[in-house]
Amino acid sequence: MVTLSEENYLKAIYHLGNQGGDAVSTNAIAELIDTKASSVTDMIKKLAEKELANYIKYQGVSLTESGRLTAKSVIRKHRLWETFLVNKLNFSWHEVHEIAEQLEHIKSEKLIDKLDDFLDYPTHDPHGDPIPDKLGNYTKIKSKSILNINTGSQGVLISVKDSSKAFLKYLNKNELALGDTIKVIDFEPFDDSFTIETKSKTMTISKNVAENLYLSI
Amino acid sequence: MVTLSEENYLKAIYHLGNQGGDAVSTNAIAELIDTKASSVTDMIKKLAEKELANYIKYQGVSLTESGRLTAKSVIRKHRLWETFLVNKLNFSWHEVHEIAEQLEHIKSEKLIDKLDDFLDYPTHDPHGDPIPDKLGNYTKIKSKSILNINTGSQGVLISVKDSSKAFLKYLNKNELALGDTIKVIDFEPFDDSFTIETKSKTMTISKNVAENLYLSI
DNA sequence: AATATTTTTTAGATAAGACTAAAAATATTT
DNA sequence: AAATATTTTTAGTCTTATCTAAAAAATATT
Repeated sequence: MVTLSEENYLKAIYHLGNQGGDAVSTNAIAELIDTKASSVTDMIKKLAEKELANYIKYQGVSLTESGRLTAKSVIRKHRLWETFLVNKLNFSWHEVHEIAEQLEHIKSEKLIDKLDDFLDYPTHDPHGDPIPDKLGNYTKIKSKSILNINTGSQGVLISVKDSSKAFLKYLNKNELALGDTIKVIDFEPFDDSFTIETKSKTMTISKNVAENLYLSI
Repeated sequence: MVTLSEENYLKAIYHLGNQGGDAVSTNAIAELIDTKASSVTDMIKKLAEKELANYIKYQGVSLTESGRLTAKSVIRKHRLWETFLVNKLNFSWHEVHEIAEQLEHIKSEKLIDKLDDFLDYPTHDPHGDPIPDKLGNYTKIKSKSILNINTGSQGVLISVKDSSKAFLKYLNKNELALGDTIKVIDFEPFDDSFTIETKSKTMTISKNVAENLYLSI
């Protein structure tokens, strides 16, 4: 039995460690989940005890195969619930994260299977992130941040890296949504801003925004 | 902020104490939620501290208005989620209780409002129990246990008192469902059994079953 | 009314998960 | 390479919710 807290740590290690494979530092985990490093050390020991993580003192943690599967299962639940909230309950994409953080810990295999079916087996959540299947497999659509796209090229906005409320609200305000076709018109070296063109308008975005928008390639 | 555990105690007191109004004994709570009496005493003190319950040593607990509202809000969530699981995810009514026990503690007012809307403002859950509205109000359909219905009378099965898996499975096996019209044909004093008639068949039920079936009157 | 039984409370302990402060190990500077 | 700074771990404390065992109060029985 994996506790709620353990699930959150597994998720953090997975996200920080390049799918859980690379070793992650204690401090990085502490910062991500907003706790103290000493609490992280305690929990890491417990995860290692349960063979969910590999841990060598002073050298960071990585996930075992079992830990990785558990992490992916939690992420699967999180993304399915977000999809439910947006597609069925008409939440806006910036409102769903906190609620999904709670729902992802509900324990029932059958519930998730049925939810998956109810939603018609979605492959991506409302932020464009891939939803792992029952076995933990998923396919990431090939994409590049606008930061790394040549002027003159275009693509479909398929995901956003930053899923914070502030950023999603910015996108809503500026009528940018997943699925939009975006063309990169110009790059201004002075302030690293980009000019982009959508069906409806042309606008300038900061470097900060550009690096968080991923276009299909 | 009310914790998950506190919510469970409030629910227990509400159910045991005639809508939370009557004083409830420590032992009764302990038995219902499967803990020790000493744990109950501890928690009751905390609830009284938070002005969710009225407590006088050795004389049981009752809920304050605030405690009662919180209890009803948890019950509302529980029953809405059960309705969701059965009506939207196609769960059978005997499978949903444990899952709803978890879902009822998810904290988001907006989520419940939207769920309520998505389900078309149901007034009763899959077991026939009334769903309180946002303000805690609900209307109980007038009903009587088959135990107290005269031979020859009939009514619609509107709720079941026992919601245990075993009992619900028994009803499934015998094709008895909410909404069925049932006529009480005969009572056998020797073993307190009843003969009942539905559209499709005539059958005999034990006293134990009869007291758990409620017909509209 | 006195005794026995049951119920409830108190006192003290435990486990999970977090914290602070100090010690130990590793990294970075000079 | 020594000194300094940063990161990580340890040791000890706190809170929440539980438990056991014993004491106190209420109820039941003779």
